[in-house]
Amino acid sequence: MKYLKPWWSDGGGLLHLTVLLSLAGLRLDLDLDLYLLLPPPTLLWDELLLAGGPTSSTYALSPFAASGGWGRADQLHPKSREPEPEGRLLREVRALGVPFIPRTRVDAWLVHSVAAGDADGAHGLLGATASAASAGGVGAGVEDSSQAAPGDGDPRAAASSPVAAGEEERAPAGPTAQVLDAGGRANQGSEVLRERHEAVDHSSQNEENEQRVSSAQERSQKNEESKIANNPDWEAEKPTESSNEGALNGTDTAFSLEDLFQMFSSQPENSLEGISLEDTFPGNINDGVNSSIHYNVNFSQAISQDVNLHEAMLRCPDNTFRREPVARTSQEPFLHLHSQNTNSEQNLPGTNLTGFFPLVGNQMRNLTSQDLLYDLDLNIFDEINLMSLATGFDPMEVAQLFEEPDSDSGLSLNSSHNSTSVTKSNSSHSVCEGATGSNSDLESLSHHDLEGAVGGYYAEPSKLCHMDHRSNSDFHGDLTFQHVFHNHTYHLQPSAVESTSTSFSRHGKSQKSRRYLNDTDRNLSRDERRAKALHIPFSVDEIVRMPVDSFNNMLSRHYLTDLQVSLIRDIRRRGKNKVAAQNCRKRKLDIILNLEDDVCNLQAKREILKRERARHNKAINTMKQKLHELYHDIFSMLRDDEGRPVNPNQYVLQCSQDGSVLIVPKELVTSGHKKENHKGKRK
DNA sequence: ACCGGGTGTCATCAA
DNA sequence: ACTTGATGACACCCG
Repeated sequence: MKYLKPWWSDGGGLLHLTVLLSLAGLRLDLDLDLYLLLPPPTLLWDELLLAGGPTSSTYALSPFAASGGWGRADQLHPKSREPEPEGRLLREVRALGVPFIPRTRVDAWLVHSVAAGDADGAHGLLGATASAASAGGVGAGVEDSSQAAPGDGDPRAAASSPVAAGEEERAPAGPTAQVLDAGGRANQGSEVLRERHEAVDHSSQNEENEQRVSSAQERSQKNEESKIANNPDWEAEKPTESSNEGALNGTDTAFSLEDLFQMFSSQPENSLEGISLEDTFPGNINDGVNSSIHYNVNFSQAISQDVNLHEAMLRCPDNTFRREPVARTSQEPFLHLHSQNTNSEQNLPGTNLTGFFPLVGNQMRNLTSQDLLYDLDLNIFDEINLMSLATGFDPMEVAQLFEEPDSDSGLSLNSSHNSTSVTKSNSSHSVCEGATGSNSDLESLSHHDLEGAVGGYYAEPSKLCHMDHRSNSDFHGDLTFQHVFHNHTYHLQPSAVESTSTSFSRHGKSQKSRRYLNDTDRNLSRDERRAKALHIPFSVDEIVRMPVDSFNNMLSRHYLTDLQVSLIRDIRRRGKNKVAAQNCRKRKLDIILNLEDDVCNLQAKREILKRERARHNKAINTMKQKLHELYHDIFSMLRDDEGRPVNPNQYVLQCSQDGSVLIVPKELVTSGHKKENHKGKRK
């Protein structure tokens, strides 16, 4: 077993840098990368994973510390570390042709340390390592999380939010479990490592990426069949994915660590803050983006990975966020990161630096977890974490987006539950956006920062869409994919925008929050912004309109966190319900209108009938009058046997069935009527 | 400040 | 058992 020895022991330069970062919070992105200026690391960081990992209930690195290697930061002392021969890492990396492995993990540790504000670097590194494995998208180590006991004295345990409180016990165990998982996989032998290296050796053998990745995926998948959801179409689609990723992560984005060392070695350590992108990378970075030279990875990639890992390790293995109070209160580095990213974009017009974030992520994960051998797609975790850190947005803040009480899934804006959490978050965000006092502001913060810090990150959604949309052939057949390349701005179709975003903007609460949103986010609905915050690679419109088969297929086909799946389902449910409500109201309105029309029609008909009845009554009265006159005329002409006129008051005219007319005394008629009525009653 | 309409959302039920 | 649609109820916002 090789013991991981802290690289900061080699002069303590990075430790110093860490302190600087934590105190000043300056230039997080650049500084983090500049650790490479320091003497080279002493151990390939993959060995941490391959070494088997810790098994004790304490933090995973404790066994290492007991063995004289790694330990918790409070157990470490630079003087106790023997410096490794310089260049060992360099040689190993060169031999393996692996870019970025140590870098990302060190960055992750560093970011975490800075963000957490504590000296517990061991946590950070472990978290980063675990996150790297977790970020691989497999999350196979999650099931082991319960076996790892929570760390002792973890300041992050003092979570304030309900979610964090609920997860705080598992939070420290998550990274440990991940490391254990990664270490356990290392038992499968050096082939795994070789596969990993092969799978990510984009820099020298880009043309073989697809085949290697596919083969590695197949081999690894055989080993992980029990852990990985085996999609029948997965392997068949992988080559396509790999091909796609190859375009992203291929030679263009790879550069050797040695090159970086050489680059940074020319920079004095005391001028770290003065290093600019232009200073760091010779030549035009813009050109480097599209070139195949080794220096074509810009700093934003590194930034993204720092962000990525930092956020990734803040996640519990069960894909829930845990709160890291210290991190929440020490986010200035993130703000600087934010500003620097923005500056980077400003300095490099036309170059979407953030658009390349995933590239390094792929490389890193490929090296840090064999799970990634068959998941070269950037994992959504990374995007979430990237967004969170890059924006100075704590994952808990992201989680708080999903704690809004006016949503069944906690996804709503509610200004009532934010008094404490927002205050904490405002400590950093207020710098950028001024004081914010509501949770809705928090949401706006996230998106504002997201837009500001991540900036162009969403401007090139295709680079961020690591999910295999093309594999979702079912949905392709069902829908016209206007957002097939995952426009993370989630602009709905004009009709949809009109029905959702516009209507949503009516809500003043969202209006308040939208005060802090830029033009892009201002037009997004709440679910759209949530989806954006969680980097869900589907538009809300897609999620809602997607047929159920395609929808389920999508969920099973992609590695999505529980949070993402929950959000996607909520979005789908809310979206459908919204449409249903609109239809219902329209239907109700139509019914009301129809009823009003019916009322009008019936009223008109009633008037007609009234007039007709009046006319008929008038005719009846006329007939009665005429009959009465006729009656008296007839009686006036009638005479009895004695020639006297017949009294009409004593006699009546009665028509028999044969047509003859009889003069009948009224007494007989009345008595006959009484008898008939009597018989009728008897019956 | 109040009111009515519009909208989103949730809970619930039924198909 | 799950999905979906329908709908009442509620909250919120806007004019």
